[in-house]
Amino acid sequence: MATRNTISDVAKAAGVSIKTVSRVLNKERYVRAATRDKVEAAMAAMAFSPSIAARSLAGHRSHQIALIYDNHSPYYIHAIQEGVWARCRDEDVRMLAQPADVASKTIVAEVGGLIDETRVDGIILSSPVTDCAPVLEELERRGIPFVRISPGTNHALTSSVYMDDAQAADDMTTHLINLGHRVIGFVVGHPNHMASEQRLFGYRRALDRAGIPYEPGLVHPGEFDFASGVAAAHALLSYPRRPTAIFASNDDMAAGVLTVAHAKGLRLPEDLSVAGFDDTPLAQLVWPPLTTIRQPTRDLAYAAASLLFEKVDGVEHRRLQHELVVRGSVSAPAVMPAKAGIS
Amino acid sequence: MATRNTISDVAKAAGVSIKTVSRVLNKERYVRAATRDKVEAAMAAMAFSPSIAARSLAGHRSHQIALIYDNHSPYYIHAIQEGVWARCRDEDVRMLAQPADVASKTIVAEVGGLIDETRVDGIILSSPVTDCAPVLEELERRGIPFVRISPGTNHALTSSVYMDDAQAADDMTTHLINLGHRVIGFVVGHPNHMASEQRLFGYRRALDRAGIPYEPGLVHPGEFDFASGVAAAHALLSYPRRPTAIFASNDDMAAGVLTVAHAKGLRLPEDLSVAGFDDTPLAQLVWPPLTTIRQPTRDLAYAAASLLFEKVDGVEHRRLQHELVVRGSVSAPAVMPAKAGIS
DNA sequence: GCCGTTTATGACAGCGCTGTCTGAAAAAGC
DNA sequence: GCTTTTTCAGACAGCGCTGTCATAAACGGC
Repeated sequence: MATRNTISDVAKAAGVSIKTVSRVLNKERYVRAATRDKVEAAMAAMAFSPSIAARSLAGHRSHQIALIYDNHSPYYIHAIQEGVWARCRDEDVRMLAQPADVASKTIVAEVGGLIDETRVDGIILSSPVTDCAPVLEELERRGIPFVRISPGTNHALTSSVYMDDAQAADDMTTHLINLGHRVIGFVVGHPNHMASEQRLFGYRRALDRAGIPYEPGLVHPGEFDFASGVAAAHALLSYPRRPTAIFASNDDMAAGVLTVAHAKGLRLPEDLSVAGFDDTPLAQLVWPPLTTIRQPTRDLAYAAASLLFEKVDGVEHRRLQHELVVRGSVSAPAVMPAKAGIS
Repeated sequence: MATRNTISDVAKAAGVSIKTVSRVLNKERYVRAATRDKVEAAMAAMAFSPSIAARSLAGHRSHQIALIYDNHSPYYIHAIQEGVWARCRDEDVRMLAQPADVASKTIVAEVGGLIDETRVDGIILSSPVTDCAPVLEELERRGIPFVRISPGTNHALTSSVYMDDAQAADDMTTHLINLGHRVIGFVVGHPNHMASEQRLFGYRRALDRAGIPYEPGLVHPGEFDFASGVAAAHALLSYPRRPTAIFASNDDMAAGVLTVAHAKGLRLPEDLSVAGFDDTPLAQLVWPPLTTIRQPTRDLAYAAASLLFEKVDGVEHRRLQHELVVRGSVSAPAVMPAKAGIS
């Protein structure tokens, strides 16, 4: 096994000092173009990659950032990881993917340990860690830069990227109302996630505007997973005023609703329209394919990483656009209820 | 911002030399129990975490391993990450999740760069990177320990964990035959993955044993994704000898088959049985829920990490057990074809 | 042509640990 | 009791880089 190349090997090959190689590596000023070329050729010739360990030990930067998440949707995490990863790659920075458990009492210690061990230059928080107060306090106490993806609180304190969950839920609800639905069930998301509240708010706002009274019996709690979608569907479909449409706060729960509807022998979407939220790949893997809200997850993650790299100081919030995606799971109700429009 | 604690702060607090703290940190011999306790108390009191950078620069270990993957199934990657992560956590080692593209010409350079930059202690390869010859050669050339998850080739050269894909496919095919199916479609997996071949082999072996002639028209290529399942289903369902069952090499493609069947108005599973492979969460999110093969993905990943940590030297192969999971997407064919059993 | 400024390069310390070596104290052997 | 072995602890170099400082060359202005 050949011994690894170091910066001094490069320096020797290029006939310069190690400091000059270091300058080229870090794109510092004051290196003549000819010198830079020589050094770069030498580095390329020996396939040199500088040791992250040495760089972060010696300098103020570690060339690594961490992505912290606690989300049980593989699709969501995957999209987030990919977005952050793509941006890090542009920047020649490594991404440390760090699962966490917001319910755990050791989460602050774990995040602190991560920072101490790795000296990461910055951190990206994805929901619901975005709203884990102890973690936020710890990060602020340490003064480490961080950006939050789709936070629910404290918008003013730190940078974030987000979409308008309330408006998106409003859009979908309005879409259902416009098709003629008047009895619309709603499955709320996980109480940990602030987005859940926002989406419920949007649902209510749309009903209000249309003059449809809010009916608590049509709203059922959920936890963003398939099983809670199943449970909610059972409850909603046996409610006296049976809904003609059910709007679930995410696609997994919508898939649960679909399954219950199939099991009950309902025709879809004639007997029951089902709407989802997120537009994960799952939305197109179920039958009928879900009418849902496209959440630009990957782009949010990419933008979050961008904010982390670009930000010199100051706080910035970047909002990305959602989109209502019409597929087969929603249609006009088969029978327009006679009492439509009653307020 | 308080300046970070170092090993010398701990040493001062505990009244020992930094080397003794280092010994405690690395669980070396020759530290008296009383001394160890003192040091550990001091570390706990100041929430000390040693710098990975300094440790890997000074020592022979980096306390980090890398997981390299190129797999477009979020569920699979998620399970793999979780398994490796869980084992790393036990060992106090960080996991670097590293996406890669086996089709890219730069993959060797990227893997090499990763190793040079991070000095990882070992590497875990997940399919299909497990069978990317240039990467394997590079790793062997560098003499870095690595373990492969579900490799398709060279079982003898390096450690690996795997399941018996051929036997699993055989089991499922036999299950279908036992229910009375004689015309069984098969959707092959992505040609990059050696498992695809294995699964096809198992399908053929089961047919052979049952005396059912192999019919190339009943086998359709796929790429492990939903779209290719859709395409395959269209082809297979318009084949003159229309299959009463379709066995897809993974759940995503099975979901594609399901969608086509729904769209054609087929009753499921009476008119068409559909079997999947992997038992990803998706299997339970579709309708009808998929009869599939449970692949112990997370456990495979956990075992792979274990092999990496335990292995002093020598090669070990660990096989984990699959399981046929019966759900609603498979039943006996509605009408037993008259020509059943013809060979 | 002299001085001040900008540009370009190098020498060297030191980041926070681990490896090696050395020495002292405790345990064991006779 | 004294030597030999084992156990325990510290001094110190150095891992591969970056930061700081020093220095030299090139450039401009008059």
